[in-house]
Amino acid sequence: MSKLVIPRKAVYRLSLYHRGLQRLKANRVSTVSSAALAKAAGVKPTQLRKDLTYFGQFGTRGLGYNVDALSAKVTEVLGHARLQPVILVGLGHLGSALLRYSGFAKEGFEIVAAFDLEPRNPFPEMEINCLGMERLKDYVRGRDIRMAILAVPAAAAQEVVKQLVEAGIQGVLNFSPTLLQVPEGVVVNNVDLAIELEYLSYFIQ
Amino acid sequence: MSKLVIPRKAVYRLSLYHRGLQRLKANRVSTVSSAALAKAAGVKPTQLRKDLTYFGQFGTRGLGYNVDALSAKVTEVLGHARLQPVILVGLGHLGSALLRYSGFAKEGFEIVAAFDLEPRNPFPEMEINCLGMERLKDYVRGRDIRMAILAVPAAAAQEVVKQLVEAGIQGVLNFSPTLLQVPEGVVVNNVDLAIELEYLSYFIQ
DNA sequence: AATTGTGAATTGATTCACAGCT
DNA sequence: AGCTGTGAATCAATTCACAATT
Repeated sequence: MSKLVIPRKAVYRLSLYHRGLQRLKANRVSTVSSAALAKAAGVKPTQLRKDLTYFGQFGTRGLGYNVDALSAKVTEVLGHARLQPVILVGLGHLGSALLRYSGFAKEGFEIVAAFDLEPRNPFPEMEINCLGMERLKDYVRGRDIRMAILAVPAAAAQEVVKQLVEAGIQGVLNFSPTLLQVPEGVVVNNVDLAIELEYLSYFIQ
Repeated sequence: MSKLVIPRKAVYRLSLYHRGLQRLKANRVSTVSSAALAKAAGVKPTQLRKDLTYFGQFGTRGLGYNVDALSAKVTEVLGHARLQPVILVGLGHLGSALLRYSGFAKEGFEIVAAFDLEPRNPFPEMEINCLGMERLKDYVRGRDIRMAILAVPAAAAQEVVKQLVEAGIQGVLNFSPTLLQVPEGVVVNNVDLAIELEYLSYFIQ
């Protein structure tokens, strides 16, 4: 099966549609128009329809889309029918907050363990595995974990990502304001909070 | 003075260049080439040069850019020569973490107060003003604060943003997974953590 | 009548290729 | 010789306009 080419930005929006579809499913809505779903995602109807054409045709003209069918297809395209395990590295303020953030679970991700140099479990009520960095490699290798959330200080980020890659991690969601060097085949997605704030500030002058 | 048109994405990168320039300044580097600065920001040299042309010419051919001069200009274009005051709304896990996140300060933003329904100060050591929502309007109006970081539960986000707008806030950095309705002239920048993770996961199949 | 699907047109962003300075 | 500045070319994403289908 050859991977279809879906524009990067369309992939991003697919996640938004996915979220909208889940909500519709929960509310037992069986059919939705491109106009309605697009509105929920904050995009134009034509854009949604165009986005869907990158991997097929799912609607009924005059009627709209079957929520269950479209939802299943989007889930498949996004490639996480199953719950995806993720590890978190760095248990400072931000890392701790991310660990307790329920939004990841809602989208089908589970933080299965957290790592830090000083791995005391800050939330005994949470039954999360808080481990030392020295156990990272074994843990990741043994469980075929592919994704990591990185929330360590900027100065440590490059060294830690090296360890992650050696352990077999293929995707890193990086919260440290650092440009990470990674080998071919490893994907990094940066979330740079200060830059987002600066970007915002530009548009309110 | 008419505002120049700078492509959205170029503005985002400008913040990255700004960060790189600050570091160079701190290290007493007086001159930098587009190649070096672009590398630090993770972009191509031509892209950096093109980005700069949107608001002028600052380099010396054969030599490079004067760090101080370019830094001053980028600061001016980004529009925050002064420290920008920001308020934070929502003191749950994520909000608390953001409050203590030092990265904002490094880029010239100061969180001057935090608001919540139950405003006990979670960090007495921090000398931050933690106030009840009922005091939001007076606080913001009295100090000409324009930006807010929103980290409240999704269910509350729309109601809270309404209050922010009434108080005079013009820019919102929104961490709740919600599409906010705001009037013309108010800018929202969404940071959707779960979607970022999902986006990442797509590229590691 | 309503709504999808999609080529064509448009808009936006990036990269190239090289002229122009120091 | 080295590096910037930029028009032209390319590539990517969005929107339009409307035919096709139920």
